[in-house]
Amino acid sequence: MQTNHSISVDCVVFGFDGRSLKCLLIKRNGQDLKLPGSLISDEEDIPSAAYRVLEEMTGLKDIFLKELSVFSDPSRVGDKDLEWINHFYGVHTTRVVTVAYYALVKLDNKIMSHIREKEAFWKEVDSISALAMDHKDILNKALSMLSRDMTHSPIAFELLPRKFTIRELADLYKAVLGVEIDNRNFRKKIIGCGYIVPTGEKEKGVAHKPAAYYIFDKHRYKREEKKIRKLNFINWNE
Amino acid sequence: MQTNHSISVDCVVFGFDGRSLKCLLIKRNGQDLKLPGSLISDEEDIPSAAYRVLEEMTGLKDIFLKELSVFSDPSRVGDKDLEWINHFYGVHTTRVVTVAYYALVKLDNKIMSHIREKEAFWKEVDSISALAMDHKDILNKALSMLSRDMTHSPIAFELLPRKFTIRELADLYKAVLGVEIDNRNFRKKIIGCGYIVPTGEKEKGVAHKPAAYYIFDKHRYKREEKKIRKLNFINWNE
DNA sequence: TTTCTTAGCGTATTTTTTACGCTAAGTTTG
DNA sequence: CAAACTTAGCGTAAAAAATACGCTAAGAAA
Repeated sequence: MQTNHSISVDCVVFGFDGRSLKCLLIKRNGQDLKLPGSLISDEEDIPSAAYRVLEEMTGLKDIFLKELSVFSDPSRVGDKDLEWINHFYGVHTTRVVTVAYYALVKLDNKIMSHIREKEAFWKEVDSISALAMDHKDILNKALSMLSRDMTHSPIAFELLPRKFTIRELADLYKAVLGVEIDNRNFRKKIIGCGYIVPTGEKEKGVAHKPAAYYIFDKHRYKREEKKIRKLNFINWNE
Repeated sequence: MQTNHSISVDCVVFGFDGRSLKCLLIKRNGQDLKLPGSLISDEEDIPSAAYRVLEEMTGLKDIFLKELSVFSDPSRVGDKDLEWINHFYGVHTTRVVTVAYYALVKLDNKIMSHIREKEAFWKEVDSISALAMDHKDILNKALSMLSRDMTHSPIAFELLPRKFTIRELADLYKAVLGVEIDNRNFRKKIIGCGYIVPTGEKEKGVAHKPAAYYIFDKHRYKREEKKIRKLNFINWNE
């Protein structure tokens, strides 16, 4: 029953630069691309291991993190990768089961410079063709889960700066979901929800009418959430 | 880094008897109540282990199964439980990380008699107060995930007989989501969706006007699903 | 000064949801 | 055997939400 196996975490870290969705990758041995991850250690639960990896990579502690699923195909880690893991961590493992997470971060200067110090970099999601082990599968699953979650809960704001314009929000949805958005109706929906509030500030130095900055008011959202008990609750096409 | 740990699966198996939501439990040592589960074995991936447990418990191979999440608190299994596990499986584990799943089954005669042969039984979900280890947490998470999933995808039919009445479907939603349902509007919604089709048969021996039986047409659902690309895609209150 | 781009308001139409009246078809009760 | 009771199932009107799209405004660039 008992194998000489290990448990690891792998994190799909998403970022948005205003144009396209990015994913944080690591170059191992200056060659293979992989997701940031780590074996878990004794006395550490798995979410903690994921936060540890994220803090190491980004310098940030307070990051949106959600479990994707477990990847456990006995052959998911090939002999070569296994060798690397055993060498790198100083273990004697024959099988690694990984718990995959996805994380959302705001691409500010702090994180950009922190990442440069690691062997990590941002890569446009659409341009990622192959990754080590089953990390491409993990990325794909993360992408579909992100799309789903962004339509059902207000997590888009985890990818945007604290102050954002409605256009930036729409661009994010267009990039992630690949949908067309009518500027005017989208605006109505956003303003109407009651918890995305204007800061009073405006864009500067743009080659068009400057847009107003908004922030997502978490507390108001919680309040609204409680109020709304949608009766027409069933929607099987989402 | 490397612990003498094991990986297990635990399954929250839900059933619906027309009145309330039930969960399959096992009496261990004729005392403690726990969820059905097992350590995973070599060469077995984790979903396969879950299906193995389910087949053993229910005799069924084709069961709706979905991963919930991983439970990995280093102290989630107490000393006594650990002792039991080591004895039962003949291992020497110091830590068990479990991958939890929830499963949906139709409560027909076949499954009812199969379960009687095991040390298992159905218990009304609302009446379950305490379970071994962190199994109550797992059950709670399964319940909230079930509610979520039942509103977003047509999985209710996994809990109902192949032929069901619209009232039975509504009763299931009332039991799981705890909502009030207007019979007439619910009916309109169900009929209108296009993939819940009447069989032509009717209820017999009920003390009121007999209702028509319907079946869920999976193929039509898939077709509809493709057609519908909801533009008003954002709904953060679900 | 004209052109270009996006911001942002408004309005009319269509679709969806909700509320609720009413008849139908059976069983149970007196 | 009729009256009472229960759920089935159709319909209609009002309210709310989503959609389509016209139009002006504010700035930079040409």
